[in-house]
Amino acid sequence: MSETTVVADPRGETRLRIERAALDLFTSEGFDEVTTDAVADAAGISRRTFFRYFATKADAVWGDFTAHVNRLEVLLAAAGDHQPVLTSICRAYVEVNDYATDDLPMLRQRLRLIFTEPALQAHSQVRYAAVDRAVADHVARRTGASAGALVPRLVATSTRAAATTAFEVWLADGRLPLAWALHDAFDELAAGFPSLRPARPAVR
Amino acid sequence: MSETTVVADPRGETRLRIERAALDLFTSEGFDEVTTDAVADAAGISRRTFFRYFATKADAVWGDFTAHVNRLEVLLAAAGDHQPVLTSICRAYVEVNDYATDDLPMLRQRLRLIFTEPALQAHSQVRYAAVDRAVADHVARRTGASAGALVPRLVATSTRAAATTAFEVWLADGRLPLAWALHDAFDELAAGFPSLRPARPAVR
DNA sequence: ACGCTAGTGACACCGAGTGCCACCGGCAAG
DNA sequence: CTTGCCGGTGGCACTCGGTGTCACTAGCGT
Repeated sequence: MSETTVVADPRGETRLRIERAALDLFTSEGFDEVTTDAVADAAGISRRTFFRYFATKADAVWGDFTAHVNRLEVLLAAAGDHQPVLTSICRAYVEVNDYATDDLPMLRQRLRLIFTEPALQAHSQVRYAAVDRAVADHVARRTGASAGALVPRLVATSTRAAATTAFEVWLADGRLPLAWALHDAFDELAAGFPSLRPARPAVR
Repeated sequence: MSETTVVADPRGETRLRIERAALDLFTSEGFDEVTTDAVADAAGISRRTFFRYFATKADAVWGDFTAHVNRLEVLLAAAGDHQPVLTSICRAYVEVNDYATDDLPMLRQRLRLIFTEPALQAHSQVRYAAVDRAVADHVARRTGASAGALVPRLVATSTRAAATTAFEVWLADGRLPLAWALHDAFDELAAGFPSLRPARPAVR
């Protein structure tokens, strides 16, 4: 958050070292089996210092997520009003998750942990809440409704559900690009799940 | 879960006593400010015994949630194939949450805590995952797809998003019945969010 | 040489959760 | 009545995540 981006960036460097150590240890041993002492040792720092970089053991898995949310907010705010709301959200999601191919392995590692380990899965809800708030604000701005009303909230949570589901499928499959998975999920959602009615004209 | 419903039910009785003590203390003092020692004291038991009834401090807030999920599964399995998939899910959600008016205050208390306290919010994701699995299985059964495919997962997570959003709105408002809020959310979701396009024919 | 500051490590502390053992109640068999 | 079993319980010690405090060091300007 501070302007600590001078030259050698000694702070960001050790932060990254901790992150990698944590990711590797959690992946090989399991999140619960690794103590913060072990992570600190592997990163060459003390346990106390670990908690100066990450407020929580779980936080080491979620790189700089607040920056992620901030970028999403900027993208949503910059989206023009000429496109449908859902489209603007989808595009923002796609763009904010447009990683360089070199970063994909680490992203996979993060997501695999988050989706697999119950403790991290639990932690994720708090992170998602920040995303939902951003999207709900965007929808409220576009529709004139209150951000606490049903539709903005619902759009926020269900688009986020679409995004995380796309991530899961992308992670499990490994073939299709992430952007495609996101578009598939959003298309399905925006059209009211057309693949649920194969040839049934909804009797009643 | 067990058949512990004999006559006096001494076990279920103390369990309920713990639950009430926890709910009241958490509501008045805040979840993080109340120690398990305090809850145990208020319930007239020892800390060790508290953890024999609830695996986690947070679990005391979620009554018997596995029974809730089981009922949902039964309702989904019993739903006929004549109605659209989303309708069957909506009806199951409405029916499984059809509480007696006497139970509503306690339900509100639970939900307010769950939605408000970050620690409980985090815990909720693990509970929701069980619900999602049940719904995804139902969708997979109805559509013939794999339960791990995109559409069943997406339907599960977004319908659950609709349900929780409905709960939040119901909790905040207090006027409209829970069933109405659920129907509103599901209608919006099933129709692809019609209230997002007031008079705009989606230019491209 | 002086002080200031940022980053760090050591230590003590709290609270959630767990394993272990000892205790006490009832209850059936002898 | 005594013996032994058994489910529920309490006490205790321990691990581990997380926090507050303090002392130490390295750099850096004066």
